Order: sequence, then structure tokens, then C-alpha cells
Amino acid sequence: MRAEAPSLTIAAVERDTGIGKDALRVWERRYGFPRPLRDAHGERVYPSDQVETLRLVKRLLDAGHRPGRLLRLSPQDIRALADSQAATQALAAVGGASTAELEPFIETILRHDAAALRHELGRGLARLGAARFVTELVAPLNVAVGEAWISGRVQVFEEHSYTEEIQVVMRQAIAQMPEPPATGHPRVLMSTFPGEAHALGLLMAETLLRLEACPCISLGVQTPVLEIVRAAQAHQADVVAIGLSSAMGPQQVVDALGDLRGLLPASVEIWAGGSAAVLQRRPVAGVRVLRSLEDIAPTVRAWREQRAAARGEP
Amino acid sequence: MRAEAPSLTIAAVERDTGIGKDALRVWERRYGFPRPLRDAHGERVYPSDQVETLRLVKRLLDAGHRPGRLLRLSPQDIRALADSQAATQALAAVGGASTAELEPFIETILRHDAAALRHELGRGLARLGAARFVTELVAPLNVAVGEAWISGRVQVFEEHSYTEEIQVVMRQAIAQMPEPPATGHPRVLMSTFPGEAHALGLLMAETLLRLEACPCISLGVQTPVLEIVRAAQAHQADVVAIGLSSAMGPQQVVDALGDLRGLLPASVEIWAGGSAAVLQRRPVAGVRVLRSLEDIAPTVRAWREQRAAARGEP
DNA sequence: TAAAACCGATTGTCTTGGACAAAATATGAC
DNA sequence: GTCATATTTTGTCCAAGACAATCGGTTTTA
Repeated sequence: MRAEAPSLTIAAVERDTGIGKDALRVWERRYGFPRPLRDAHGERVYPSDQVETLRLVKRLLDAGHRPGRLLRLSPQDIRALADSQAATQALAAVGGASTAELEPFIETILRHDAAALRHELGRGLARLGAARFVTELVAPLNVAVGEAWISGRVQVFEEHSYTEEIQVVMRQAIAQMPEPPATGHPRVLMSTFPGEAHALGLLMAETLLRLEACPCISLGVQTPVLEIVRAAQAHQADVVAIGLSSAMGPQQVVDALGDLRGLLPASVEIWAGGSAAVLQRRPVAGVRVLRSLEDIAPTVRAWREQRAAARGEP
Repeated sequence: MRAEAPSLTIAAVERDTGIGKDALRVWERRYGFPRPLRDAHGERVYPSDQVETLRLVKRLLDAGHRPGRLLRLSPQDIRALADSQAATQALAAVGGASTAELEPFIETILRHDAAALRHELGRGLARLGAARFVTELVAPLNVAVGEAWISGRVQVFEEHSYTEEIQVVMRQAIAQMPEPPATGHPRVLMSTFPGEAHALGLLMAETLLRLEACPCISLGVQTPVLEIVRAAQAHQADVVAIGLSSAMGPQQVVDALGDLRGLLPASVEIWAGGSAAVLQRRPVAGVRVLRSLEDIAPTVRAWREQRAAARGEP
């Protein structure tokens, strides 16, 4: 039985970390990190500990750090910075469940008892109702799990398993809702852009939209812009909701939203949600940014009032 | 309102088609296609019709065609080849529902009535039972939709929507099953490798495994090999089931499976399923290849017998 | 006749080093 | 403090070359 330390090619590192091949090479040239080994053909071979550090780096970059400073640090210092990062972010937690209330869930995750986690989440859903379940439990829990991952307390596979169970519970909640009425509420088409594989935010948004009695058509993740446009036309959508995260670069997000706005009729609104800090600084004309999940219900109500007013005096 | 023909950068084309930047550049150099325009800075700009053709090319490559021949053809000829491809594949359909029986579902997809599609699928589930629903309806329907996409009858967004509804129905079917017993059946850990985003196959396999009373722990898609190993240990898995498709290159599949086998204890079996034609030609030692969904039940039974025998005379 | 071994053509991905625009930050004026 | 203007930082692109892995067909062997 072999037990060699697993090493990755540059393509594998790109997939595992989300850092592009070009960036990996130019970092090596400029900052001296990462410093991969070379195989017999002179090709880069990344030891797993460097890949681990690169994953942390990616996370810290998303949190606002600069590559120049970060990559000149030693792996230990990066590790330390990640720890302190998690600590300061925990203090900044807003709304919903407190760290103490979330702790039991984290412990269940660490116990690797998927069934128990699903049951506890189901109890939370029954106790809070779908809306508060999403905004006050799932959302803070996502943040808490993300922090626990940064600090090394939760491993990647545990986060995967957690995400899966959350999805099961939320899909069940959605399935139990009555069919939305045919008219009077915006028909919402939902998806993410190519490169954005995060399905959880989409599902949370869908839950809240369905609670507002909106008919939702989800295309799942990673739909090309042109296909979103076609789908909006085919389903006669009033609103196109786009889920974002830091997986896509700022430029890509702005470009894609601009393209979408240009191709969609003006009568179709675009709502963008998720952790896309870019849109705060650089808004895209004709795109409504929903800063948090709590914005969904008021925005739907505003849409209804505006539509009613427009119908009253055309 | 702008209405310019949408054009994509090389990075966007890579994301939308799954063809690497390097391949796009080298195809241009060698075969003269694609032939992107250049923007003011000399950077490639791909018109949307070329991107459309590239999507077809990718699909045809996955079906076994060679780039050299394909890319020297005109876009019209590629289109024609795709049509004939779909026709010949339709004849080769095996088992399960016939083309005629699937036709109503395709028509519902084309009508963009997601609710009706869900209801029809739900009826199919109730009529056939979960096992036959998966093997005799969902699996052939996936093939049929794929063919309809190649021939241009079904669009990408329609395929997305279809996939989403299938998932909803199958997850509901799984949720309704009783909790599996604690012992006597293999504990199965399920996931795909990084780069493999196809979740449908995993869900079909999970349905059938749960019907065989196996406790399943799904990590969702795209789990790094090392994390799969850790998860297998944490959950005391007896079997690790890996979903594959043509999204990953043959070499990557073989490498990843080899690494996984080397890192996992010999007592943990690896079952690989999905459309991975490579493994027929180049088997990986210690990895059981499940050629089709029908293989799942017998394989589980074989595992139980082997385990029982081992316990009888250790 | 069929399987196995060979060989040449094909093909995706890696390499280096240079270039540059967009974003972030620092500097200076008011 | 606020705004406008430099200056650094940083990710992505380009070009051309190299090469190993794969594929298709041919020849040899059982």
C-alpha cells in the first residue's frame, strides 16, 4: 500500500484552490511562493502543504487582504493571520443566532453524524418557520462554518457534508410550500453565472421568495448569460435573480451583469444577491443589489406596489 | 438599450465551453478555427456564433470524434455532423423507455412548464417505483435530452431546468425512504472528484443504494481526493462511490482513482460509476467499475455475501 | 482469424518571459 | 476632511516552442 504525500499538478491546484494557472506562475516569479518541486519533465509539482496554504491565501484574499503582503509571509504567519481573522470576524457577527447558539450545530458536524445534523436542522426549521430558519439560523451558521474552516477546526469534507444536509432540509421546506398563485407576484428566474458553483445562496433566496408567494424557476448553477436571457423570455420572467460569491472575480461579475442587463428587456428587473462586495463600490446600472437576505421581502413588496401603480395609471 | 452581438473573452469561453485556454489558442494556430476577432489591445474576442460551434465541438469530442478532422470542417458541416450523430445514437438506445414513450416529457420541457414536468415525473415515480423510475425513465430521459440538445431541439437553459426538476423529484423520493438499518449493509460515501460537477448521476446512484438499504453519506460534488479519504475514515465507510463523466480527462480520472486507492485502506472498496469509457480500456487495480445503474443492486448483494463469508471463517 | 506489438501522427497541456490595463494605494492640492 | 492625480500592485493575456500521452493503422506473432 503506497502512502506517498499526494502532490498536485498546476491544473489540479487551479481546480482545487480556484487560483488561475497564470497567477500561480506569476506569484512564484514575483514573491517566491508557492515554490513547487519539479518532476522529471521540468513541470511544477505542488506538495499538499503548499496547496493547503494556497487555500488559506485564497480565503484571505477574498476577505480583503493584498497578495503582495500575504505571499511574502511565511506559511506559519499566514496560518496565524487566518486564525486572528476568524476571531475578529466572529465578533462582527450581526443578527440571528449568536456564536453560542450555533456551537451545538458545529459540534454535531464534528461528530460526523449526518442524520443527527439533519434532525437538529429540521427541528430548527419547525421551531423558527422557514423565513427565520433561513435568515437567523442557516445564514449565520454558514458564516460560522466558514470561520471554523479558516481556523482549521472544520475540515473541507465536513463542510461538504454540512452543505449537503442543509440543502436536503431546505429543499424539503420548499417542497412543502403550496403552489404559488399565477398572477400578482413577480415570476423570478434564478441562477448563477458560469464559474459560480455555490448553490446554497440560491436555495436560501428561493425559500424566501417562495414564502413571498413568488413563482420561482431555478436553472441551477452556472448558466451562460445568453441562456439566462432565453430562459427569461421563455418563462416570461419579471425578475432575474443572480447568486454571486467571491468565486468569480470582480471584473467578471461586473461584465456578466452588464451583458445581462444589455440583453434583457428593460421591463425585466435584475436582482443580484450574495457576498459580492464589488457591487457596493461599483454598481451596475439597472441591477438591484440585495445586500442581505432580509432585503428580499421588502424588494418583492416594492415590486408589487410599483407594478400596481403602473397598472393604475399607464 | 444596447443590442450588440455578445462577444466573449478567452476566459469566458473556457468557462462556457469547458475547453481550456491553451487548447483554444493551439486550435487557432493549427486548424484555423476558432478565428476570434481582436479588441483594441490585441486580445481575442470570440463572437457568439463561434462559441456556439465550440460547444457543439466539445460535445462531439466527448462522443469520440477527433479534433483534427472536426475543426477543419466548416461550422455548417459540424452542425450537420451533430444532427446525424444524434440520429444514429437514438437508434442505439438500450433498455428502459423507448423514444416514443419519452417524447411527451421532451415536449413538456419545450413547453417551459416546470410544474407540469414535475408532476409528470412524480406520476412516473409513483407508477414505476423508485428503482424502475431511475433506471427505466430518468436514465433514458437523460440520454434523450442530451441528444435533443445536440440536434438543437433542446436549448441549454431547458436542459438546466429539466435537470433541476429531476433533482427535486429524486430528492423527494430519497427523503421518503425509511432510515437505513445500522448494520449488515455497506456504508457508502459518495462524491465526485474536483472538476466533475455532474450531480445527477450521484443522485441516481444514491436512490438505488438507499433502496438496497445502504446508509449513504453524500459529500456533494467536487471533493478533493484527500478529503474523500478523511471522510471515509470519519464516517467509517465500507465503500466509496465515485461519480464520473466525460467532463474530466481520461488521464485525470485514472490518476485520481489511483491516488484514492493508494490512500484508502484496502478494506474500503471503491465503486466507480457513470459514463467513463476510459475505465473499460484501462482498469485501475482495486476499483470496481459499475457499467450501469443496474449493476448497483447485484454489487451490493455481492458485498454482503462476501462480508458474511469473511465473518463466518475469519 | 485474432491478438499483440509496433510506429507515426495527433493533440492537450506545460514551459518561459514579456506586456499591459484595471484596481488599489499613496500623494498632493484645496 | 475631500477630491483629483500619480504610482504601485496585480491578474490575465500573448507568442512560440516542447513534449508526453493517446489514437489509428500496420505488421508480426500465436
